Amino acid sequence: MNTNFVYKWQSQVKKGTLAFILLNLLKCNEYYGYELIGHLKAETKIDIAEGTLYPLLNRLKKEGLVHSKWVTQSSGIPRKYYQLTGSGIQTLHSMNSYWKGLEHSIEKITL
Amino acid sequence: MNTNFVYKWQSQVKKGTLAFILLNLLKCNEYYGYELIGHLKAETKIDIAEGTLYPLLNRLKKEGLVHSKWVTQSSGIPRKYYQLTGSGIQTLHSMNSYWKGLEHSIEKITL
DNA sequence: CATAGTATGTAGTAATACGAGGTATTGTAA
DNA sequence: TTACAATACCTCGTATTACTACATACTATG
Repeated sequence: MNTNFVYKWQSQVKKGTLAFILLNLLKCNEYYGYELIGHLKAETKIDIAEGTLYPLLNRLKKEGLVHSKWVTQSSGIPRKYYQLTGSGIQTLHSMNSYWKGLEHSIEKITL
Repeated sequence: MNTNFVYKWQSQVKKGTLAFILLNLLKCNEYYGYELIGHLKAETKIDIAEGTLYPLLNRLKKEGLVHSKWVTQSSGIPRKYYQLTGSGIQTLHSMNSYWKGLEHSIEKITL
């Protein structure tokens, strides 16, 4: 069994699924970046570094899927909260439908 | 809705899932490259270019997950058939278990 | 005053899908 | 005969993206 291949493969699987998961998380609530890392680990056991998350959030923002707002606190560093835009919601619907199809196809094959 | 983002996203999703799907297909039968493209489209509606498939098959071979054999025909170009190795089967088991977990996590979130 | 935790971000590297192109054989329609 | 599509293999350059390591700044604790 090629353990190193599996390790690299899991990293490749994240390309695509990470954005998909983040958008789905932001569908229900708004989160700030650092909070998302903990949430992601709790919900999916996927551990990502800050250097992975922040560029991803900026891409999603640049693509108009999310928008952000700074929220200052009485104490501590200001937080940048992200939430889905209208375009983000519609785009997510399209992604969800593609994912369902893929999931179904893979289920057929893996049996 | 950001159609271009969805298009690029689908390409990213393939990074990882493609190798996973191919290995699962080869679990049951042996196939040659060109045949796999048609099979993939029929089973999963995923359309991949030859420039994607052949390098991928070579990677899987280099990693020891598959091995290949040339089969000459009475007429036509020889075909290179691929099949899983022992290491490939065990590696695929590990990948299947990771995928199940991911699928389950995403299912929770997308509800 | 040093360290850990919170919170943001950037730069460089490795991995991979894709498009465009190349080679060769075979069957078919103009 | 000639042209073309289909079969069947392949390579190269580009764009995208996760990861590691680093940088910055505020707060609380020992």
